Order: sequence, then C-alpha cells, then structure tokens
Amino acid sequence: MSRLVEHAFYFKDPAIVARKLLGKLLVRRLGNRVISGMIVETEAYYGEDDPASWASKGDNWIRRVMYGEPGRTLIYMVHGHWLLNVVAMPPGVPAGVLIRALEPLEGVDLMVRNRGVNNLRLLTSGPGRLTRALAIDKSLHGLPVYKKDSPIQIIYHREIPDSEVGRSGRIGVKRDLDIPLRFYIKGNPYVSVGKKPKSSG
DNA sequence: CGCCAGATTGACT
DNA sequence: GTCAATCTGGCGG
Repeated sequence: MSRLVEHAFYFKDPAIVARKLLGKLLVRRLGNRVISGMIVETEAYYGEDDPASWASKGDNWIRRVMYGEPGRTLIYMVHGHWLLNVVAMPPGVPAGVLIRALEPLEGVDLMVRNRGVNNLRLLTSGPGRLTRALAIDKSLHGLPVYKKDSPIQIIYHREIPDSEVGRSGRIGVKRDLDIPLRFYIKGNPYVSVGKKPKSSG
C-alpha cells in the first residue's frame, strides 16, 4: 500500500524536509512500468543566506523555482549530470532539498538498462547516477511529487529513527555553512561516498 | 554566437 | 587524492 506524501510536508524548513525524506520512496512511472527506490541520502539548501545555493546567485530560472511552490521538482544540470531537487518552504521563501542517493527497489532491470552498469552499488549511489537510472531529465522539471497522476512521486515507506541518521557537511560545495546539512542513513551501502562526518562523536 | 561556471562522475596514481 | 570529460543556462558582444 503506497501513501503519497502530502503537499503540506514540503512547506517546512529544508533541513527538516531533508531529514524526513530519508526512508521514503522515490517513484518514477514510465508508461506501465514503475521504477522506485528508497531515499538514503539528501542535502538541504537555503536561499539568500546560503552561499552554496543557486538561489543566492541573482536572477535565473532556478531561483524562480526555488521561490515557488513547494513539493515540485527542480531539475538542472551540473558537470553534465542531471540533479533532482524538491522545492521546500512556502512560496516566497527560497529553499530546496537535493536527492543524493537511493536504494533500488522496483524496476532494477530498467535502472541497469538506463545506467549501462550491472553493479547494484553504483546504480543510484549519487545525485547524477540516480537521475540517469530513473530516466529523470529536464522534461520532468517543475512537476509536483505529491500528486497521484504525476510521473514522479514521493511516498511513505519507512520511518528512520535518529539513531540511524548520520549528518555531515554538504558534498562538492565550495562555500558551505557551519551547520551540517547533509543527511544519510548510517550503514546503508547505497549512500554515496563523500566527506566524512565532522566529528566522530 | 562564444565563453565560463558548476550542488559530478569515472579512471588513474 | 587528483584530474579530465560532459551539458546547459546566463551573460556579454
């Protein structure tokens, strides 16, 4: 039984949304086939006060979307790879959550075909990898993930207790904030390898 | 139209 | 750990 994550969920602080997205399912509908995976790694991005956020870089289409309606996809390309974000906070407040890694669930055969690799570990363990595995590109930009008829959705799956949640600084950003805004499920083999947690404690 | 930035990945040392 | 490849949007001319 799949229960769609409600629209109101995305009106919160991106760090909260990022944390609570862990354990939920990202579902991609392709014709009569379904590809899905559990979200195991996310990052939160703010607006003006976040030097790593593209919402702080002046007028562009990304900025417009981040200021827009929460619960919609924000898809753009970096270094030749599509990256999938979900807009957070109410309209007028720029924020978003980057989906960084999934644990493959349904449609693994399609993911293998899309990625061209047979190694489960490498299928969706990275922001650019999972978009390719799920056939996500700019054509899906701006779509709501909370609607029943959407080709890309997020549904409830599993609650992750605090004891299983790890945090660290965001990966690949030049100017990070002082607080750790990357969230991941400890010990999950599909979490992308990156920075180590700030402290061992 | 040309040039550059950029939240990545994959291969090599 | 380090380095090159890959693609689109934004901006200047």
